[in-house]
Amino acid sequence: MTRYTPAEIEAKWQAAWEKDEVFKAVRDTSRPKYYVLEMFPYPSGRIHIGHVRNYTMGDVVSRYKRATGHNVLHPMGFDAFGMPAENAAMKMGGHPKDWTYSNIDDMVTQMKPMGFSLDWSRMFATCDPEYYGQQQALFLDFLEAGLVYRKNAVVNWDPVDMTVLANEQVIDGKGWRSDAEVERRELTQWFFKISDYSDELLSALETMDNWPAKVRLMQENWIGKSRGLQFAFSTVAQPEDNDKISPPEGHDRIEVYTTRPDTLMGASFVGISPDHPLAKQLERDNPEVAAFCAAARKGGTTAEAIEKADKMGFDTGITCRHPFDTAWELPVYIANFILMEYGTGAIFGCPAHDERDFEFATKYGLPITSTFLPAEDAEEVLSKAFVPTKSETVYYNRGFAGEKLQTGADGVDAAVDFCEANGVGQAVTKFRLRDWGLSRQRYWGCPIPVVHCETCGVVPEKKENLPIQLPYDEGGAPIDFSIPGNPLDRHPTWRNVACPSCGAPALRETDTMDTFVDSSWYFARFTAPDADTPTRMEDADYWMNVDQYIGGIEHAILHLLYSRFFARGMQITGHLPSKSIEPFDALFTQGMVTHAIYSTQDAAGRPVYHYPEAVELKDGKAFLKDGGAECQIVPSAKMSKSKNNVVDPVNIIDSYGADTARWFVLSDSPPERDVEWTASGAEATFKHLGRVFRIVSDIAASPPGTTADDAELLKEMHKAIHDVTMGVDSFGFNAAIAKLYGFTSTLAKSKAGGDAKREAAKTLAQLMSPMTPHLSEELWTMLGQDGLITQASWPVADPAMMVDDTVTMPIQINGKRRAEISVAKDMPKEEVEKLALSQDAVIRALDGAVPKKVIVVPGRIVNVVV
RNA sequence: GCGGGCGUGAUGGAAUGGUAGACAUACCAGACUUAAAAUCUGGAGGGCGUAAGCCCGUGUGGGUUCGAGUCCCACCGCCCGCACCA
Repeated sequence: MTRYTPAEIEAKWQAAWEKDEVFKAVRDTSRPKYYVLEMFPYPSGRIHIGHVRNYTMGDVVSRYKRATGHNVLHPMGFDAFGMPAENAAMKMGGHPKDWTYSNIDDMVTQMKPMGFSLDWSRMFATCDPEYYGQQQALFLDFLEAGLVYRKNAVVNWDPVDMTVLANEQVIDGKGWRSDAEVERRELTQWFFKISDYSDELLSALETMDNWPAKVRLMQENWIGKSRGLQFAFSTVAQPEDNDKISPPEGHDRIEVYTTRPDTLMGASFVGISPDHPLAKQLERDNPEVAAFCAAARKGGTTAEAIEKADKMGFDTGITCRHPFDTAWELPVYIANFILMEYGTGAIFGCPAHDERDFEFATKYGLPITSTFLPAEDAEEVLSKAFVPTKSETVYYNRGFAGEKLQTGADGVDAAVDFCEANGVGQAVTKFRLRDWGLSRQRYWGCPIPVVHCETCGVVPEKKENLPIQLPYDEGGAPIDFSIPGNPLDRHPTWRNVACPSCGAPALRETDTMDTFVDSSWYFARFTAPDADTPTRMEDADYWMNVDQYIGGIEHAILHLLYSRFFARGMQITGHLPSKSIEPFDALFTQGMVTHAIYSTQDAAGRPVYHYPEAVELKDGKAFLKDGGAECQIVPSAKMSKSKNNVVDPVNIIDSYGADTARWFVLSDSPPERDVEWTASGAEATFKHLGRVFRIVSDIAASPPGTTADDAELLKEMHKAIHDVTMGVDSFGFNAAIAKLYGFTSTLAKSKAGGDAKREAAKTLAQLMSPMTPHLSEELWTMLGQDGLITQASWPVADPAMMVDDTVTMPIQINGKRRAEISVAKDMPKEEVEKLALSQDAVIRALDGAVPKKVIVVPGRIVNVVV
């Protein structure tokens, strides 16, 4: 008998698959297509065990669909632009391009031995000019269709690195790399008009039944639809001798938006953003205001930075009139907590019913008036804001003393209607979702294909000039990435071009695109990676949509929302068929692979982390192999280089082979949950695969024949087909694997004849093949089957073969199990009842009591009620 | 603060409202072996009992049901997302 040697087996079958190009996807309208895609990796240089789990899941689906007659597209590529490449160049010298492509080579080399059923011929990286050139073409089409525009926007600006930072890159108000205080700066940037699609992106979520509810909810919250009232306060022109200030010209109204018009009579001030046009006007006129606005703008725009910031206000001296009581004047404050980007950049402050306004009013001594109490109690001192539900009864205390406004279920709706009816503002729907700023002041990204001409303005590049390639050198010399700022900006020649419109000397745009643009349409490009347009319609029409998309929950909002927007844009610009308005039919978000952290403490009490190989496990405790000191164990932690708990798939393949790694990452936990990598688990998987190998090779060598046990084995086989198919079909991989363990034991112990055993072994190999394709091919050959198991049809369970003739039924008395009987499956209820009541244990437990009722659930249970 | 999810043996986890703990790890015992490894067989939620068996048991407390890990209500704990969003 030969031994299970994964290194030999895996290389052999991978070569066989490659030779026959079994995973090459070719358009074939005679077969149903199936497009399975895993979120493509960033080329960091190393494959992570988390990648292995992600791609294994996709591979199981891919192989299963192929076996059930589908024409499968299963591609792989690299999300290759982005800051890490530039950071590597800054730190270690070299060029982002060389770093990236060398990493891609390394990662492909690491991925290939996993035996994924990928069509490698379709591979691309987003930094390939062939890809980003098409992305530039898309950009131009989007521009023409009005889906992209330029505007001023407030951004996080790092004054040392001289670049815009994403919110995630701002830590404690400081640049993550430079440690410099981040400024809020207004810059002219390119934006995608995603907010135009807010309502549609929101309502379509309801139809996306095969997406996790959690992701749909997260997107719903992110889009953030709200209904409210928009209305204007009129500002008050003051007489000369007044200590109040008249509003500057052109500012006789302040528009505000509110979702709580039912609290309008509790207003005590009007607040405007430091970026509000009125604030800016005052800033120009008054240095005091300018100083305040500058201070208020300081600090990042991250949630964290905002949370820590104190409420700051500046009384402008301007007042405005309450719309329901023109004698009632409210002071106008500039306040740091009001965002210009949301609503109108101005609010009415209602301290009694808003925590934030309460804090502000307390600090600046503004009145706090409840609108939810009868007029005589309204001035009652509140210790904190009372935030009413949206259907509470509303009293309009001032001007409408004691009058109950609310009539229907929703006080807000009633208030909106009331205000509209009285000529105060109109109902407005607002969204939290803002337009997607795509400009980045970085080198390693897709150049934005426009030219700035002194006479023509912003001119789109001509399509025949695409791709606009990134320069590799800087006027013959290597680009110096250690200088802060964008190398494209200071490049001696790259910027200089002829205006595509008038031909005069002009300057190329030096901003590049956010890398999320790259990943917003790569799934469409995979349908025709060689096309000389972004997509080729006949291929897109055949392969789209992605039938199953698999990736991490961390992309629940940005990537998945941007892609949904892009699919719409690509449809409008004729690059995707109309059915692809939602590009991902089904989405699955998988959990992480975690690993225990082992640590001891040094003399100063700081933790010292140890590699798993340096630790010996005994009775659930961990001891250092060197010295024997006991370690602290943190189970199930996210893998992190600094904690020394990273598992390298390459090492696992070397020790156990790819099939072991594939089986293990699917086996222990449900795929949506985290799975903990354990050495003992990997070892056990390897042993199990070795056992399967032995069992099947024994069976292959056994003589033919039949025995009385054949039927029983075949029944178990059909049950296994049924259960494993169900599991694989519904992302129940762990359950499918549990069933396969059970079926393997059944097969090993069966006394069935050689023929039945061979049949069962063949089926076992097939059922395992999506998870352990190499081993399965070997078993297939061992059992004398022709061709590749990879190309064999999936076994079909015969329901007639799975039926048990007799069933074991527990008998309960008042819900407690007291006995069990074995009966024919189709025994009539009355007979089952009679038999149950005649059992010794039942008679004993009843102790002479007469049953009130006997419930018989055929094939399941008998419950006797006393 | 708002929104969502989850609590089951030592551990990861199974259970269309119908025998809770499948399967796996760790553990224990036995076989084989001079021995170890490998392999094979078996055990195992807790308590009482020689045993048959009985009692308890899915975070806590209630409820619905012949029957609840599963459905409903309240509470406790943990995890995730969002957040000066007007």
